Amino acid sequence: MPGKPRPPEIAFRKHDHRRCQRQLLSEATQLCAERKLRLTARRRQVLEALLASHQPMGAYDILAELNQSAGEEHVAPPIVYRALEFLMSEGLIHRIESRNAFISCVQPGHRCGAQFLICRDCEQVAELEGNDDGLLAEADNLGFAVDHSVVEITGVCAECQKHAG
Amino acid sequence: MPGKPRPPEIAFRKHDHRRCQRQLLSEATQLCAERKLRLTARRRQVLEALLASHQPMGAYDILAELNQSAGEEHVAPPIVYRALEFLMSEGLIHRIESRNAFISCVQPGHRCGAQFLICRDCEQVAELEGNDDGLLAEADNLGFAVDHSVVEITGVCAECQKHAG
DNA sequence: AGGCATAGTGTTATATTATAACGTATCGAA
DNA sequence: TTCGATACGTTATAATATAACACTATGCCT
Repeated sequence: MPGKPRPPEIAFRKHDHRRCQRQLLSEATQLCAERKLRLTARRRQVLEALLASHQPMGAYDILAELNQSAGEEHVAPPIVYRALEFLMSEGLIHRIESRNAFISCVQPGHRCGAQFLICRDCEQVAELEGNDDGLLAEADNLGFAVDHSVVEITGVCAECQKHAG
Repeated sequence: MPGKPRPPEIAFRKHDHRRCQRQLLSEATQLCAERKLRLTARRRQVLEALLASHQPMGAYDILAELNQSAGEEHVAPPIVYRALEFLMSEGLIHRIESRNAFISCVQPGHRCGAQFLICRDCEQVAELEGNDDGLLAEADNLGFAVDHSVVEITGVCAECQKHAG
């Protein structure tokens, strides 16, 4: 149903974040169990870093967090990138291409692409639910077999427009 | 008119490329004149590099081309990035975020975002005309003031599906 | 024309993001 | 318990992008 309005997810909405975080982590755990995949300590660490905010984080931000909480141990980039790759392949996180950043997914497990509204004032990112049906249908009409879609809309969110006057 | 089908542009179509190239360059020249902007030698060089193919090129690919054709002179990255920035701000080229690459625009001057179909087999990129109206309307409904939209759909084009199947 | 402000260019250095390559450890199945 | 596959750790380096500052060309005003 292409025309049906969908609610923006999470970031531009108030919610019980602690609870939300636990919820998503447990969904991820369950999903990996179902798929017979290993949500190892490393992968969980990286996912948790992303869940802690609903905001996008650069790979090196995540790296820094791991190294913070890690005491002596030194974590190097490939470790983070590998975990990110796994989490993306399972639809637990997304990459925000226009920011070179990563963000936890609000509908874990749907491996299809997502759509994002990115506020350039407050830097918050909202993930919209569902697909961009119109466009996907169009690609289909052209005989193009869609793999993955990236939709990132930058602008100013309602809240920041108010504050800006 | 959201539902109206639009033709894919250029890359997946046969066309007289030499002519197309001249045409786009002349449109760019005219557009800069109208806007009282300077399409300097450097900027033109970079635009020409992108027009020479309708394919995406990395900034360093362009840099390499300039250095090829430049004889002794050594061109450094900032020169290319500055020209790219100018060309993007005037809607003469686009950035393909998911590839860290740049591509000439087929509708020069429209500073709104474009949509791309990217074939992962043949690496060709087709720019669709018009806007992704449905999605932009949706953002608007949410009170989000859109600046710029990035739409990049990866998959396999009709041609490559034939050859593979 | 001369002088000035601005925009554009050139150059060096460096930041940021991402991956290659290779060895070691761990896990789960036979 | 051994084997194959998957994940991890480490070092080095590739690829992409920008900061900072000096110099040059251009357009504009008088």
